[in-house]
Amino acid sequence: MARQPRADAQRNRARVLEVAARVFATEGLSVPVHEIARRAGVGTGTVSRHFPSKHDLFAAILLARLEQLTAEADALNQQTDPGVAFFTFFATLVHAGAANRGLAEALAGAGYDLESAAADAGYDVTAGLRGLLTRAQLAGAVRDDVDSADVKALMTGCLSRVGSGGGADTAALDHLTAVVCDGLRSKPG
Amino acid sequence: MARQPRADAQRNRARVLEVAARVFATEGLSVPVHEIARRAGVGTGTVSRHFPSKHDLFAAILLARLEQLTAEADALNQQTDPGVAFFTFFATLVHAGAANRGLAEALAGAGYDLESAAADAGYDVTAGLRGLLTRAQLAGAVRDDVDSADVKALMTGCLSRVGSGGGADTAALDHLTAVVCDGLRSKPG
Amino acid sequence: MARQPRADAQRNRARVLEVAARVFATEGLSVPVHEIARRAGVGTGTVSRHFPSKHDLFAAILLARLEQLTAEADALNQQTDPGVAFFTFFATLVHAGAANRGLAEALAGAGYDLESAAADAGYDVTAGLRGLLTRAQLAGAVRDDVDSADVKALMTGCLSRVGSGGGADTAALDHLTAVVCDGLRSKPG
Amino acid sequence: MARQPRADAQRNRARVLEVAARVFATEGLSVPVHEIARRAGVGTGTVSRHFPSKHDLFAAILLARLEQLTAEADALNQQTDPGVAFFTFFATLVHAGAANRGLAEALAGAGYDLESAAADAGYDVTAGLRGLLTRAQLAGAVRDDVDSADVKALMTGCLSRVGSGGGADTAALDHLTAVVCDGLRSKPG
DNA sequence: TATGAATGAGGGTTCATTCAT
DNA sequence: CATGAATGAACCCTCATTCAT
Repeated sequence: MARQPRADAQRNRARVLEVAARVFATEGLSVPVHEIARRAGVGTGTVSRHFPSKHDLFAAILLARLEQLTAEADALNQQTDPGVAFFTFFATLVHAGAANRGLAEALAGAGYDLESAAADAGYDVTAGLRGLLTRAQLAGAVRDDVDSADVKALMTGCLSRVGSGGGADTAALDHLTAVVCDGLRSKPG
Repeated sequence: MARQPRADAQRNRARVLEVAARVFATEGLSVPVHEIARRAGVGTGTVSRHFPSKHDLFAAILLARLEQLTAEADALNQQTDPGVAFFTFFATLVHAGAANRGLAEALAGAGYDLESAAADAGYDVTAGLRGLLTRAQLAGAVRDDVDSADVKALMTGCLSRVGSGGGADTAALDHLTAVVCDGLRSKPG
Repeated sequence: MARQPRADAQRNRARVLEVAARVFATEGLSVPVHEIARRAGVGTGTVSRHFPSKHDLFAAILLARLEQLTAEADALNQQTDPGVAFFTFFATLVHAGAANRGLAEALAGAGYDLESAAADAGYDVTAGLRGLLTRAQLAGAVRDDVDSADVKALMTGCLSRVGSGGGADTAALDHLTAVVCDGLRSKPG
Repeated sequence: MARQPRADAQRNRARVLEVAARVFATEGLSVPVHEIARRAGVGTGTVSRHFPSKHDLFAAILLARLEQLTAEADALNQQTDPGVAFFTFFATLVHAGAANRGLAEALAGAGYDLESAAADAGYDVTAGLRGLLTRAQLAGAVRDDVDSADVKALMTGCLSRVGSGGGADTAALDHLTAVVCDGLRSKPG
């Protein structure tokens, strides 16, 4: 049986992860590791123990998120209505991103390479997205002339709607998301 | 009256500005000032003299660009067809951002704060955009339920379509831009 | 009377000592304590409990070796031929050093101070060496104008002949040892 | 023409080099760069500017020394008496090493890799030593059964005679050197 | 007693900015 | 004015040691 006394360690790890996610989301990726440690109430070494490099810490945050999203994509693939599945996932992505600026930056391609890390870990959101998109297109729910890269770009656009400040303007975000989904729907002609 | 700067100084300033614009556009905002100076063939002190801080240098570059864009917005406001004017400006913004990674980052809200610098200098692209948008909406060319922030977000989304690599995939960018414009057009119902 | 340590503790201590000896011998003194613990299959705290500081661990290893060497010196002092006794011990020292990089470093004077630790523990190799040397000199088997410090220096020299790699080039080491012993032998004139 | 205002820079560079040589020689290679800077009365960045990494600083010190030694070996190769040439160079190496603990460590093979750096810079002391040795052996002044690696090992041995403290015991060093040279001389039988 | 997570000082290096030349 | 050497705070990371479990 696995040793149990990791209670503290687990809590610290979770705490660091949580603080780092919030700090990176709020203030960007350039916040020193030292500062993360300070706010989490641990020593710098503790952060390093759990996440050997800053990159690893960042990757851990994203992968945790991606794991959820991949699972969600899989679940939605079981959904009967392909259109509903796709648009639901799109909204999910937007909301996930909105809550985490670090994630958004990474998704936007700036800074760390998310895709490869995700691929390494087996969480391929892009594949999930592509699957949902294709299915929706085959069902005639989404225009045929967009690909998953387009969809990701539009998601990034929606994300950029929310400022770096607090998350109060969810309404604006949701509205823009709706507009974009509108635009993605199949055109009659 | 202000002293007329030496011809040398003028030339150096221009040269630094030009090199920095290219470098920031190509490689992002994290390039050391030292490197800018080196490529411009001047000392680091010369850069600092003209632009006391890195932020100032960056602001100067963007302001030059924003000045152009503001002027273009003004010119398009004279255009007879409000819809054409708006969509033309939208495409212009996208292309400008695509050609300049630093500008894109700034427009996306990452890194330095563009808006305030622009406001300080009197070049308010957002105002120009808002004007064109309103006119297009009044003319029934653009959906009523979007505002300038939405449009900027969509522009950012389009920009994120081009990777950090070379600008070879203009086709994909243009296509996505077209799709987005499509979505912005007034809906019948 | 001192408490009899637990059997567990004894075994762990021995195991750490053994692993550390091998690791220090193979890879030098800069190997992290953490690594010693890992290879010994114990926690870092266990190492620290038995050897409060890294220095103490190192001293303990060397003292074990020095105890052997001191005993050997004593044994050789009973030997009838003083010259044979001395040269045998010299070769023994060289081989001991060659087999143990940490010991070699310590004998060479780099890193931790071996002598004082040895003196504290009552194992004085230098004294043993000095005794053998003096006896050999009185018997006319070794030049009169060298002292034990010279002999130790020559030993260090021999040791430096073997590279940091594997111990395959024993031949070269033995040859150099022979040459040095040759030089130490009494001169006719 | 080359710019001249390097007066300060040159002085600082020389000063850092000099201080570093002394400090490394006195206290070994583990002294922090920060400490070198402090003692030289400059900022840490100044050291880094002149010597991008600690290794580079160290190499610069040694190379300066090796350049001298290589030149000396070349000069001695012109000397008529091969035996005198060889033994003179041997003594020179010993004295150079004795005056510089860092050099000694490097010559002994510990720490940074001197040989390759020297080879890169074209200062191959080992080659010089080998040349002098071979010539002396052909002339019958040195035993045939030693090679340059043996000689270097013996040199290291002599060096280890001087403790890490002050250099007052030159007499002992010189004496040991003489003894070693004695042993290297050709044997009649 | 054993564990290994936590600590935090200290390492080398980078770089925006200042200032003597 | 131009220069680029100097500055030193800040960064990320390592590791000997301590201490709660």
